[in-house]
Amino acid sequence: MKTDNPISEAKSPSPELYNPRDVEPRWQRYWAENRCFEAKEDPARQKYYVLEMFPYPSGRIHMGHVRNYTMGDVRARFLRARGYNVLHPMGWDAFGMPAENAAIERGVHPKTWTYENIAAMRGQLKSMGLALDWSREIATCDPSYYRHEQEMFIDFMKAGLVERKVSTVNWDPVDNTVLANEQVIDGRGWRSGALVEKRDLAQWFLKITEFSEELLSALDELDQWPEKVLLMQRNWIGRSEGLRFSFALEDAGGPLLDERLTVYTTRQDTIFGATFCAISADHELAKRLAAKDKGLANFRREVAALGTSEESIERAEKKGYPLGLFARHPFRPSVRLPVFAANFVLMGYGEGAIFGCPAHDERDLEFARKYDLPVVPVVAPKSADPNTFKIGSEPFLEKEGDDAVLINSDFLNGMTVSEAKKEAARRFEAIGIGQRTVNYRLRDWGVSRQRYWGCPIPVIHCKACGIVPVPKSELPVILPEDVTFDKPGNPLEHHPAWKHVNCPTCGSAAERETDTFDTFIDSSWYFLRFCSPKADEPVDPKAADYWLPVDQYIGGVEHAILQLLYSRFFCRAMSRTGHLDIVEPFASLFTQGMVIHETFRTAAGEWIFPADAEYKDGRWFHANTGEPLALGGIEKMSKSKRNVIDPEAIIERYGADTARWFMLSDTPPERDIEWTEEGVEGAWRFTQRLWRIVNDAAKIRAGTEAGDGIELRRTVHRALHAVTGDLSNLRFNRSIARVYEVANALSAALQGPQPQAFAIREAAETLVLMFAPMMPHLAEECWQILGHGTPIVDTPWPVPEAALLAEDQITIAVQVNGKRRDEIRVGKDVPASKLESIALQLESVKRALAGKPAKKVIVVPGRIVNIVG
RNA sequence: GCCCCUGUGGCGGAAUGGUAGACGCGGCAGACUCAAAAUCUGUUGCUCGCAAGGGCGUGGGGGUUCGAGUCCCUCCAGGGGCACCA
Repeated sequence: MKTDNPISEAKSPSPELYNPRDVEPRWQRYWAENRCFEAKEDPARQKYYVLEMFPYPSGRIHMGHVRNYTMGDVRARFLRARGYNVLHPMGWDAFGMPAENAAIERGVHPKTWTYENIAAMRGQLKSMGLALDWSREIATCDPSYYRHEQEMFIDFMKAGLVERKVSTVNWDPVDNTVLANEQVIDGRGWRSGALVEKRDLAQWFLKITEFSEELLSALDELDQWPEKVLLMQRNWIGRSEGLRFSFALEDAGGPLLDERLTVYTTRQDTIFGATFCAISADHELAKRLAAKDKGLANFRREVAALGTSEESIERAEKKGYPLGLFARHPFRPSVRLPVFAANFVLMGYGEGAIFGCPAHDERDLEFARKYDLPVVPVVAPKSADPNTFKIGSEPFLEKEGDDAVLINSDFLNGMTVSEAKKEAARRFEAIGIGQRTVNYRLRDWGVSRQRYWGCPIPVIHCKACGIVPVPKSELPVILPEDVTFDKPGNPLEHHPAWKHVNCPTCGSAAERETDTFDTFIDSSWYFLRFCSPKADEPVDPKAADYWLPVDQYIGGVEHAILQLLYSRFFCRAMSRTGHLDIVEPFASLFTQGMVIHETFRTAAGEWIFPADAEYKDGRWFHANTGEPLALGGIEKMSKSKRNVIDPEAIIERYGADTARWFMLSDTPPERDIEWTEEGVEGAWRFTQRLWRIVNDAAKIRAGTEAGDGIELRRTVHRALHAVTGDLSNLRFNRSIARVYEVANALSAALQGPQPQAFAIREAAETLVLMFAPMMPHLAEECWQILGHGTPIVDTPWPVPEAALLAEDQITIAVQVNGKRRDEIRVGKDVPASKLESIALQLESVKRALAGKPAKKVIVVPGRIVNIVG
C-alpha cells in the first residue's frame, strides 16, 4: 500500500510559500512507485537513448555531476514528453585507485568503501529528481559486470586483438603502476602527479592500432559531435602519409652487405638535402652496438634516464652519439651520411630511424648546428636565386603551394614540393628500396595495471603451456576479498592461495595473472550493458538492436580523447568478435563546461573558503581574522582551492528544482558556469514566483475562447515554439529566457484590469508544461493546482498553434545609409513598393537625407528598408 | 613550437548578413511596511542636450557589402588540446 498520494496531497496547497522539502520527496516517491522511468523495448515506438558519463563513486556528488545530470535529465524528460521511448540509465565506474588508497590509509576494504559510497551517491542523485531507470543500475566492480569483460578479452585474444609484449612503459613510482600514454600529463602521473619513470615490463595490449584508419575516417560521419572533439581525436590518431625506405650501410672497413638502415619520412622530396641519419637510442642497432661501445652504452642510459620527464621536454636539447657507421645516399653513391644515435628520435614512431635534412626541419637544423654538419637547402622560394639561397637560424619549411621549388636536387629540380614528393617516391620504389606507407601516432593500448581494485585479467601462466586463457566455464575470475594492504605494490601478488592454480590445459602448477585491467576498459562498454544489464552474454542482441547507438551522450570534455576513443575501439572489436552490430557508439555528443567558483587567498597564499570572505568598503577580508584577502581567480571547484560548494547542502536549502534551474540558466551549456550565491538566490526567487503565479492563475475560472487575450496567447505560443526548438538543441539558457517571458506576460495579465480567462488558463498550463523538464517537482505540483488528475510526466508536450505564431502587423526598420533612423508598423503583406514610399515620406528620413534625393532604395520585405542617399 | 576556440553593458549572456544588448543578475527610483526582508511598479550601454533630437558603441586596425557582432585579412588578449610523431 502506498504511504501517501501526492496527487491528492497536492490539492491542499500553501500558496504563500512553496516548500520543496515537502514536495520533492513526495513526487520522487510517486515516480519510483509508478516506475515512470523504467524503459521497455517497444518496436512500435521510436527509441531515444540519453546517457551522461557515469560517475566514479568517490562518496559524494559534486556540482559537475549536478550540471551534467541535469542536462541529461532535461533531454530525457523533454523527449519523453514528445513521445519517445526514452532509455536513461545510471551506473558506477566503480573500480579504481581511490578505493585502494582508502584501504591503505584507513584500513577500509575497497569493496566496502566503494559500495558505501555508491549508496550515499545514489541517495544524492535520487534527491535531484532525475528521470532515471534505476532498475538498470550497474557497478563495474560487480562480478556480474566484469565477467563479461573477461569473456570478451578472451574473445579478443582469439580474434588476434590482444598482444603480450615486453615494452618500455610509463611507471608511476607513487601509485606503483603502469600508466597509458594518455595518463601521463606533462611527464607526470595523471593521478599521483609523480614524475613518471621508464621500465621494461611484460604487458597486455589491446590492438587499437588495427583500427587506426577506421577510427580516423569514421570521424567524418560523426556530424553530431563537437568539431573540437573530432579534431582532438584526429590529432591523437595522427595519420601521416610518407615513405619507408632503406639505406645501404658501411663502416670504416667498407660496405656492410647484410645490414640496411630503414627510415620513415614524409619529406622524401628533400632527400638531396640529407646530411646525416639518426636512430633512436632504443633502436635494435643501437642496442647491438652498445654491447661493444661503452660510450654508446652510456649515451643510451643517459637518454633513458631523461625519459618522459618534464625536464627533458622543457630543455629539449638535441644530443647525439656517432655510431661510426655511414649510410650511402640512394641517388648519389659518392655521398655518405654519418649515422648517429640521437635522443630526439622516438622508437615508437615510424621505424625509429630518420634521415636528417637540416635545411628543412627544425630539429635536424638544431642537431646539425650542434655537431657541425652541412646544411644544404633543397627547397627555396621561387623568387630566390638557387645559387645563393642559404639557411640561417631558421629552417625553410614551405610545404604547400607553388611558391617554392626544389633546388640542388638532380631530377627533382624545379618541381613544387608536392610534385617532388610524388616523383621521389616513384624513384625510390623504382629502384626497389622504398615504398609509400601511412603512419599513425596512435599506439596500442596497454591495459595491464599492477593494482588490486580492478578486473582480474583472465589468463594463467603455465611453465609448460605458456599463456593459457581461463576457460569460459571457469569465468568469472573473481577478485578475492581476503587481501592485505600492508605491503606496497599489488596485494594479489602476496595473496597466498588465489594466485596459485592448476593449469587448465596440462594440470600442473601454474600462476594466475595478477595484473588487473585498466579501468578505462570498464568504461569502454558500460553504455552497451545498460541495454540488457542482466543478460547472460555481454549484450543481448535484441536489446542492443533496439536501443543502440546512444542518441545523446553528455559529459565533460576531459574525456574527449581517452574514453571516447576507447569506446569507439571497443565497439569495433566487439563487432569483429560478433558481440555487436554497430561500430559507432555515440550518435550525438555534447561536452559540457565546468562549474567554476571564485577563490580567495591570504597574503601568505593560503586558500580561504569563500564563505569566510567578507566584502567591506570595496575590499575583501577574512570574516574571522580580519586579514585582507586577494581574489584568487574564478577556478574549477577543487578541494585544494577550497572553493567547492556541496550540492547536498544546496538541495537541502533550496531544493533540487532551484539547483537544476540555476545550472541551466544564463550560461550556455558548453561554457564554464560560475557558481554564485546571487545566482542561486535568483533561481530560488523565481521558483517561488512561478508558484505564486500559477496559484493566482488557478483561481481564475476557465473562460471560453474569445478574441481578448490574443496578445498573451501570441506571446505564449511564440515562446512555446522557441522553447521546443531550444530544448531540441540543448540551448537551455535560451529556453529559460523564454520561460521568464511567459511568466512576465502571465503575471502582467493577472494584474491587468480585465482577466482574460481563457488566455490566462492556457498561459498557465503552457508555462508549467514548458518548465517541467527543468523543474519537474514544481511542475507536478503546479499541474495538480491547475486541477489535473494525472501527473505531468504522462502529459504530452504541447504544440503551438500556427495561426498564433504569425503576426499580421510587423515592425520594419528604416535605415538611411545603413544607419537606423526610424521604424514603421505595417501589415505583413504590404508590398515592397509601398514600403519604399512610406519610408521616403518619413520626417526622420527626410531630415537624414538633408534634402538630397535618394540614390537607391533597398527593401527587404518583412525586415528592413535601407535608403542610400 | 604546432593546432583549435573565445573576446558584446557593471556581470552572465541574446541576436537566419537586416532595429545590437532578448532574458536574468546587479544598480537606481517609487509603492506596500512603524521598520526591514519579501513582493509589486518604473527605469537602467556610453555620451551631448532642459527638451526635441544628435553622436559613439560588439578587443585594435583594414577590407567585402546598400547594410557586418556575424564574412575575409591582420594584429592583440584570454582559454584549451598536442608536445621532439620525422
